[in-house]
Parts: sequence; C-alpha cells; structure tokens
Amino acid sequence: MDVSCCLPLAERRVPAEAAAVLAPAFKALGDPVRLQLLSMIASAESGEICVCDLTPAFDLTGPTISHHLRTLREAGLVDAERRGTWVYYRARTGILRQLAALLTVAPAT
Amino acid sequence: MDVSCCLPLAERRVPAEAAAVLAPAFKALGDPVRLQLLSMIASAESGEICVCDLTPAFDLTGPTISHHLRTLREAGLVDAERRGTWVYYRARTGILRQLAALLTVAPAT
DNA sequence: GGACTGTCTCGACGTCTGTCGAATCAGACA
DNA sequence: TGTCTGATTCGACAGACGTCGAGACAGTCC
Repeated sequence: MDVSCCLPLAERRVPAEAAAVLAPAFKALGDPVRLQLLSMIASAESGEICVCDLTPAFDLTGPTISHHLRTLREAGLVDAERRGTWVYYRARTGILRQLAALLTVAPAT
Repeated sequence: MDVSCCLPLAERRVPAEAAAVLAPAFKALGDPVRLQLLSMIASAESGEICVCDLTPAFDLTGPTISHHLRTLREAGLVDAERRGTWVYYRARTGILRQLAALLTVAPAT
C-alpha cells in the first residue's frame, strides 16, 4: 500500500481505486481485538513486541490471535520478524499516518 | 459514541471498552463503497448532500446504497435529515477527528 | 383522493469472518 | 537425532455481511 491517496476524505471525493486500497486497512481496524493488538504493538516500549506477550493479554486461543495478527500484517499495518524462538511485531507508522491524514477534518470554521 | 477515548493508539494500549466502542466506526469505514459515500458527504460543498446525488454515483441498487448509509449512520459517522421528498446526509466531523487523533503517531524521532 | 417519485425495510442468497481444536512448522537444546 | 516450546496453518462451524428484487412508507402534485 504505497498509496497515491491521502488528501483528506473531506477535501474531495476519494477515487474508487484509492478506496479499494484504503478500505481493507480500516476493515482490519474494525475489530476490537485487532485494535487492541495494534495498540499494544504500536505502544510497545522498544517499538516491537513478542507474540508471547500479546497472546496472554486476551481471552482467546493462540490460533485466533495468530489469525488476527495475520490480518493486520496483510493490511500492511504491522510487520513481523522471527528471531530465534520468538516472533516480534512492529507497527508500520507510515500507514497509520496516512490513515490519520485521510480522516483529518478542517477545524470548525 | 461520546468516547472517553482518544489518546493516540500508539501512546498506550487502548482499553477493551474503548476498543469495543471504536472498532465499529472503523468497521464502517472498511468498505470501499462506504468510504466513498462518506467522502462524498464530507466533501459536499454545502456540508450536506442528497441521497439522490449519491445513488447514481455507484453501480449499485438503491437499497444497497441505503443499506450502506444506514451502516454509516449507525456507526455515528453521518446524520440524516428528511426535507420534503429528499433525504440529506451530513458528516459528523467530531467523530472523524477523534478517529484521526487515535491513529496519530508521533513523527519519527 | 389518486398517482407518482424518492427512500427505506424485508426476505433471501452466497460469501466472508471470528473462533476453535488438531495438526504442522521452526528453533533451541539435550 | 529426538524432544520440547512457540507460532502458524488447516478444517470446520455459526454468525455476520454485501447484494439484490419486491414491497412498504413519505411527500408532492394533480
């Protein structure tokens, strides 16, 4: 997602092609578990966090967390890296900034 | 959605309750048609736009557009008002600002 | 009132999604 | 090599979603 986009949504109509690219990212954010996962990843002290720290934070099985992480990965919101036994996730801040920019509205006039 | 929330997602872990409230808004944005609809509404010259201007802009039936508009309404992203024969939609900028704030990431250090 | 137009609701359909348990893969370490 | 642990993939299932056609509702105008 090296989006061409990113004029604020309220500035002009977002073209169909841009919408097709951007919607999946919002869709990935559209689940409470994934929103929390992303938040835990993005707010991690060292910039990254181990799956082994994410899984026990939810009342869900490992496979389910893994599934949500894959969704975030495929939406381009996070990156994963295996180091030895553990897998670390890190947020892709570029995309987050783009999404934020898209939602930005001019202050009330 | 009079969200208590809205510390940036990367600042601290968003609590489960906040996630439950915010996720539906992102979910509503997670469809290309709704993203374009919202964009058309938010970028309308007069601040509002008639359904009769929205429907023909897509290759979808009236009921389908109506369904998407309802989804946006129920997510708190837009307001609808009937005036005579026509129904006008208008964006709720407060929520958009909150969502943008949530996604805001500190500039690279 | 009756006919017409614009919008929404209802019911149905195929598809996608969130969840799980079982099985599999990847490394570490005897 | 064999075994153990952490993470992912696979297969299945119930429920949600996007779409449509048909019908209902709200206003306007004759």
